[in-house]
Amino acid sequence: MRSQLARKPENTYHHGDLRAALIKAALREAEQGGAEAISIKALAKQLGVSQPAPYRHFADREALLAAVTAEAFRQLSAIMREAMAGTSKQSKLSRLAQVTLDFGLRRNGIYRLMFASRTVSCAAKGSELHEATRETFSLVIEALEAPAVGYLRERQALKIWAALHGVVMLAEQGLFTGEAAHATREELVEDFVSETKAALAAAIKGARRRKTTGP
Amino acid sequence: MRSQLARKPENTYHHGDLRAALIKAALREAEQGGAEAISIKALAKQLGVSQPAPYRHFADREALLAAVTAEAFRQLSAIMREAMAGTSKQSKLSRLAQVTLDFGLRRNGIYRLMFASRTVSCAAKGSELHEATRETFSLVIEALEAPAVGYLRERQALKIWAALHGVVMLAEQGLFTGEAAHATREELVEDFVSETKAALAAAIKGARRRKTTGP
DNA sequence: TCGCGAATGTAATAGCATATAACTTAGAAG
DNA sequence: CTTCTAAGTTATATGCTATTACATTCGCGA
Repeated sequence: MRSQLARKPENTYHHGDLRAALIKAALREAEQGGAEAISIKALAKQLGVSQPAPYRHFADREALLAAVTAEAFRQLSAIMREAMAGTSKQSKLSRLAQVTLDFGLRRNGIYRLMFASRTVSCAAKGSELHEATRETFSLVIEALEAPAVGYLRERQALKIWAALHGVVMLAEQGLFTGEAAHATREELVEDFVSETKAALAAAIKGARRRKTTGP
Repeated sequence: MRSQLARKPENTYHHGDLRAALIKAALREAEQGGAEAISIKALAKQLGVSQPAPYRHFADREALLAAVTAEAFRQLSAIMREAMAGTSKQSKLSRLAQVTLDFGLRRNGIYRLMFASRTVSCAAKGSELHEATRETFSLVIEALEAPAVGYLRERQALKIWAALHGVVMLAEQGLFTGEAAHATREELVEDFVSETKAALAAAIKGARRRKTTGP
């Protein structure tokens, strides 16, 4: 099978890999305008196929959005993994946080697609999208570089994950341009990172003490 | 002018207050399905007017969404104000945070409308929507119950505001039902509230010291 | 290698939503 | 009472989703 990701060559009947091409093109469209910018009809035209062709690969628009969102999560995961693998003075968590912020701001529309829609929350357990989001979250846990002590790790991961979301969303909404412009997005993220580390250290120490001295 | 917020009475030509009725009805639609659930045509039908009638009051769909979003922010502001006015053992900030979380979860679709779309970030300075969002944010600052020392207050307000967003969004996406279910949304919010208070107290103390002893 | 079934693409079409244009009604202001 | 204007109506153009029925190609087994 020819791995053709651009337009269908003229004078051919089959595209080659329309499914992948649709996801790629949709991702590019969403880059600017978010989910609303994704139009089945427009994508088909871009790729040189008829309007109904995409429906051979996706049941409906929602299904396409789910696939695109899953791909976006995988890309974010890849970026996180790369950031954590690199060597720098900063901690893994700090690097993960900063690249996430960067992703959320640079790839604005994609980020909104990932979190703003209801697509994610409707993803069935075991679905491609569900797995992709779990993978991303597990990287956050990994970035904490903390031992598994009860659910302390997961709790702190949730907190930093939530905080990151919030900073990205506020930044996108221009809330950093008003009276609060003196705090940069990066500073806020570093604040959250520091607080997370402190809370994690304290919680683990507390848990160890309880374990050794009894409840 | 008759303040008529429901259907247009039959055998009349004018509705009475179609603009307000549209916003109210749109808000109700968005309650479940978010912005996508708002259809000009459907609203017109509900209110007993012709499809193009709404365009006398809103230039296009985006304009209606902006007005609806502004109204939603005003409602959130009202709820926050009420929560802060009440008397309870908890701090103002804690109460504000909890009602915000509650609003975000109970009025799911509205919340997504408020933050997930690009409507807010595109709001011109001075517009109804812009003013409504600034008002809400100023209540967050007020809830800190801290003196204005440089931009410390604004910075902490941004942080707790961002964190709240994050918790609501993750909760909506069902990220609290997996391995992290042992941390409730409310607990996480209280964590953030505590950390905010601590950071604020420390920062203000630090700023005072610098002021009295010189730089 | 032939042929057949499954996968993939096309043409035609139904249905719904946004938005505009041209016309009508009623309320208010002089 | 007339006239101007805000508000509503009918008709229509355009664009998107989605389905149905039909056409083409790929690949696999005989």
